[in-house]
Amino acid sequence: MTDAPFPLIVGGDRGPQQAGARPDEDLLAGLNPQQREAVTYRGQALLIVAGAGSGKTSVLTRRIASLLRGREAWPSQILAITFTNKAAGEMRERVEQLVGEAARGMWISTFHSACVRILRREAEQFGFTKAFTIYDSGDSRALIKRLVKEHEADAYGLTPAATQSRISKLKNELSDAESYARSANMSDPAERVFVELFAAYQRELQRANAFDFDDLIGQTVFLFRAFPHVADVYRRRFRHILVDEYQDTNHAQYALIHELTRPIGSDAGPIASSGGMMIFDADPTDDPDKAGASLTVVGDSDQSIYAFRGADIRNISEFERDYPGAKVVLLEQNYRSTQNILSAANAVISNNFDRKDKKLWTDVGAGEQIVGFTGYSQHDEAQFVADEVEVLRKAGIDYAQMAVFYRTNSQSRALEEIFIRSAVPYKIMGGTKFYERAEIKDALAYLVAVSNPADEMAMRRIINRPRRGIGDVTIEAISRYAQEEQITFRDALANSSALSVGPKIQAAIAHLDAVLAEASALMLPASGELAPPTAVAEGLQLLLNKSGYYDALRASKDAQDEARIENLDELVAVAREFARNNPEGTVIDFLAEVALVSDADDLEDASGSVSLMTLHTAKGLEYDAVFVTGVEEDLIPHRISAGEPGGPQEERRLFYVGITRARKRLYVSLAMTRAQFGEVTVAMPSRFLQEIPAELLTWRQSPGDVNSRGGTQSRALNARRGSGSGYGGSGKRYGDDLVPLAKREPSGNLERFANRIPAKVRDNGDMQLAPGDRIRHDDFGEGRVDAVTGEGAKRVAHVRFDKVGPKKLLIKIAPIEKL
DNA sequence: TCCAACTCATTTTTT
DNA sequence: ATGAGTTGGA
Repeated sequence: MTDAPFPLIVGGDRGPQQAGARPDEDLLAGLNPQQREAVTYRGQALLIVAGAGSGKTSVLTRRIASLLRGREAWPSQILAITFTNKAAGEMRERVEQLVGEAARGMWISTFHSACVRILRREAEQFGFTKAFTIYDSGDSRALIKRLVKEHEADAYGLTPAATQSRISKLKNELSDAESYARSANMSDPAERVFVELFAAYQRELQRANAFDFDDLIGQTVFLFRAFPHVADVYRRRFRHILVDEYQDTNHAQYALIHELTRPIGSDAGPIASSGGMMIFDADPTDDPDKAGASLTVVGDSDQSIYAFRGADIRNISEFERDYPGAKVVLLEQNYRSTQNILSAANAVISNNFDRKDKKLWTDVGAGEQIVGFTGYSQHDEAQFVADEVEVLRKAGIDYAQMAVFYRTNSQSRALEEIFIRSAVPYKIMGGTKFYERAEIKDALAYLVAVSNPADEMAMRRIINRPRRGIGDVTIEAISRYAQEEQITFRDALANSSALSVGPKIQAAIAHLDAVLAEASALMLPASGELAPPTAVAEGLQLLLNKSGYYDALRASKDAQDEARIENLDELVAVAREFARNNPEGTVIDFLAEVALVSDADDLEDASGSVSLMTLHTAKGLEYDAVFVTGVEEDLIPHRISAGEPGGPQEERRLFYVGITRARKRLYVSLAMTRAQFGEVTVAMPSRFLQEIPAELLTWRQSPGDVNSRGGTQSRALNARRGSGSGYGGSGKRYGDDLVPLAKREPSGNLERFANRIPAKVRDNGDMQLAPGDRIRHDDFGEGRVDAVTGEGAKRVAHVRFDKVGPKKLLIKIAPIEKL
């Protein structure tokens, strides 16, 4: 298409091929017959129904490699779509391993990234510029919030959150305000206001030269439909389209794929052929040169967990209807988990009635029992997880091979607290996003202000950050002036003297204008000239310095502001890193990457730590040992799901996804009480627990144990006593460093136990410990320091306690004293 | 315009 | 419990 011509030779630098042998023989090595079929089948449409752990990534990457090696496709003719950037990165890496350099020209990306690339090229076709901004959900919420206020829509029960989610749902169905209005009941004033909001929101986006996440897909579809000749460019280019996690595509994504796989020229009208002559084609499907791209989709309806955001399971269940003559390949053999884990997963998922029966199986044997545990509180539960992690570690499983899953992000807090205390290295995947921090958003808004001056939201965000004495009154004055003069908010700043504001504020505005202009000159050189790779990082620093942003933070006495400076430094480092990876990347590219890449995506970082994440984030990953925590009613299934059609079933699939991530060991745990909104509520075991066949599950401490024997006593008094009833009969499983809890919490009661984690963490300051020192620990008694590792606040003492054996303690906060 | 004290809602999942 | 948002006084 518009970029470099296709290379003439594919993978020219790969080793010589053996004559006679299938060029892809090595690609088929070790595959079962179904997998082979999935790699080698050639046709218009292929659906690979891939159960969890059935080697689908392997199949997909080999299929791509085989297309390339057989010279059936140039790399640039391949478009592979994944759901996350992480998955895209992994796939690229694995294809690279198979075909080397040839992997370069391929598009392996998420739906959103692919659409950004297309929109960048075509934005001018329909009233946007190349420099468009991408609004993440926070940005669009902020915009909607302003509009809700302006339209006084809360009077009609239209909160920003509700409005945002409705608009998003509609966009995923490819509706716009107009088409929605046609079907809506417009005699309802609330509906009228909503339509008005929707239209206003869209107008504002256009005016700001911005797309929200949903628009990236939806507007690309719109573009293809409105400009068939543009669509044809991409149809001609992408001859092989592969889509992973097809069960999680929504209607807009489905439509996008559909548009891309249509026959070339199928929208009629004149089309410029590659030879430059005009072609009118009535029925292009007969012409093999015009055939639509071949489509491969991979999915598993049992792992559909995004219906809540518009994923339509029918996209996969009706694939054969959509693509007549499609080939379907089933992959049921599982190469990941033990049979016990798979049997549990099969049993659970079989409770979903409207599914095609599918049973995962393996030939690696039964494996370990699944372990269950019931804690008194979420902290108790977390302690169990932390202890067990250490046991597994001693048994030779690397931290990086263990993961803890939970339903909601808020559950991570208790786990974190205990992990810190127990000195278990962990990494939270996803969670509170780096890029959602206020200071990061501010910094990015500065960059947006430079790269996309039409984006008034960004301007409004930074205009008084740091404080310049510019409040609502002044902002409105600027806005009015801009409107009168028919210029952008950004350009209005250049004429601060024309605004009727005080001299001090005038000066502040003029200064901001000058800083933005300077950064602009640095990052966006005028005439086609390329900015140096360092421009983004330098421009960012310039903005932060000269705007006074850094100074304001440094002058502050708020301790948090110190951390903010560090975060900004890290953002600058990210910009440098970006320049290294994308020497020609502009500030616009940088912003797009930042908007689309969540920090859950930097996968390699998890080395050496236990991974903590939500069940949703866990999809597509696998670990030797998996802890599914908080398996309680109202959590999984989540209470909100009860009201939604298909909700409980989706929750079950989510649980299923969690279970099937485990290779060797699976733990399910819950707590009897859980603190929520600062209140302690009693939790009930999840219905899904009963769906796991009893013979597969060993309770270390069952919900019954906790209820009938627990009373007001804590686990400390009656559990882990080794031979106690209902307790698997062995304290040994906890390893030699098992802490006899009776000693640890002599006067423990439930209240104390539940709140064992003090609100304020104690601080030993910089207590110096050296090997040989003797210490006393509040819970563990006396012991001797073997070694000290780590630095600063993270120094860890390895202590051999007289009574309870070796333990690792975080020196800064452990309840210890030097003797 | 800024800041402190106060109220209130938040907790489903993500590009 | 916590954070965001609002209100009223300086």
